[in-house]
Amino acid sequence: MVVRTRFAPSPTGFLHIGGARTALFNWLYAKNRKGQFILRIEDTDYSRSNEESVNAILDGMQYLGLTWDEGPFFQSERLTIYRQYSERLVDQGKAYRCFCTKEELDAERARLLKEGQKPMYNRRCLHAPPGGREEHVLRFQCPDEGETVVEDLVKGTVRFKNQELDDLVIVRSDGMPTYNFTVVVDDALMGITHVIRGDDHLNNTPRQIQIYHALGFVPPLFGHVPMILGSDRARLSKRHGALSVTAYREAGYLPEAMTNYLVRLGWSFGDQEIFSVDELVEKFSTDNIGKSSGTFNPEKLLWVNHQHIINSPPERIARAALPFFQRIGADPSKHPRYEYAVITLQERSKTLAELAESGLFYFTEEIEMEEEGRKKFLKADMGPPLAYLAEILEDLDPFEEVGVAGCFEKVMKRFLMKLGKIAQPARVALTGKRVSPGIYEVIWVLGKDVSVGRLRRAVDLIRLDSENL
RNA sequence: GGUCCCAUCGUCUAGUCUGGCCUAGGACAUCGGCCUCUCACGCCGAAAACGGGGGUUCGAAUCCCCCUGGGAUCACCA
Repeated sequence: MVVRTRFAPSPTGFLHIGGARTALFNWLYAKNRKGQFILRIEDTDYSRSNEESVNAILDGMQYLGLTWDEGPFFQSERLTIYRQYSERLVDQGKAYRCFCTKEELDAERARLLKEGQKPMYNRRCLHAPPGGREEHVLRFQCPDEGETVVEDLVKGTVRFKNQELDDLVIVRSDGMPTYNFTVVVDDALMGITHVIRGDDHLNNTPRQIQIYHALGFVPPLFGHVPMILGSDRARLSKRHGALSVTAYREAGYLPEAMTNYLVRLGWSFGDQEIFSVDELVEKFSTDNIGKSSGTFNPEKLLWVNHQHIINSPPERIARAALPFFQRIGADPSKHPRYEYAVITLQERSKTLAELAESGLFYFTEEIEMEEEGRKKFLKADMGPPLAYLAEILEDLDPFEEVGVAGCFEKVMKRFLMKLGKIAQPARVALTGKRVSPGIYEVIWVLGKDVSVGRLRRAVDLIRLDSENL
């Protein structure tokens, strides 16, 4: 059997963390089983849907690399199909017109609630519809005996008594079909074999199964994955940090790190924490999806991103980091040793934004000098050693990292200094900061001219300072 | 409130199905230390959990029941 899964968001906002994870699970399952993944936009709620959201969702999926094999399909373009099926249900006596007004329904609901009963539709229009009214909805007539069983891929067997379910609206008074109806028609018609979605849908599943049966369709397999909660155990919201996946792209998170973290939140493979996308595809299964809800932990996501930055080939990181450099006014793309610079930055950068920030000194003409670093390390006695370092670096040929180390040896020997004593001032002179990659590699990446120039500028600075005293 | 789901370190989790190998393992974060030209990486170590109560059993984190707690859902939203 060819597996077909889908992601069916409603376009009422951007692609958020929870939706992305649902999409990811479906995508992984399809890929793992060599099946197809379908994208469908559920935009039957006209008043809440908008095109901007559609684009935002597509954008988020592209960032994560969740490619779809079919679609996107839009429910708003399939209205005649739904009409066909809803009319069939009416003809077969499985759905009926309901003329109750919203006010009547609300009042009835309030009355039942007040009397401590459950608010279910009383089927007035099934038995004795009020005459003289035009406006109506269509209700699906639920069986009121027996039970509907969901054999869930993650939750196991879940039973619902049919008498707990009331007759739900499948077509609104304006003729628009509702979610529980369209989702069934589409999943059936699109040949979806596995529906993996948030467990907030578990309660809808028995009614959907009934609609499948009423329509003569075979229900797919369902897998209801636990939701992601925020740090306060409440449903994830803006308060818990960025929600949109593209916000993480802007912040410098690698898509493979996002997918790694997201899938690992609720799914596990022994003790393994770091997975490539290919590994995920290979190892993913609904068997080891956890049953309990998880809490979104931005700090672990940051660590996962860090791991992926460290483990990626430098050329990949170099390419991914380029926009982040450009954003802060540098263009390292033409720099002969850009990739080598990236290597020196990888293990100390948790995000691409951070990487660009801390590597900016490699690619700017003028470096900004940290006041504290200058005060602490560029003192009068450092003038001669730095001047000497500049001098021997200038004579170094070939200009290679080992040779650079040798130059430091010479300075240490001549001035009887430990490496720490000379390295820190050199670091400030060359990078403007007290924190940087290893000093030899910094010098090598910077090249002879820039290194010597910056060292001499620092020497001048020191002289100026001492003259002013 | 009804219905449904869930319950192992602060967090993500392994172990639960197929009881004994669990004095409960890993990871993030935290705290100590090592390495060291700074920062990081890396390494070593510490602290940290089976929600409670009953059963079943020679033996329960694991099976059963109750309680408690958390979550979801009860729309002419999806």
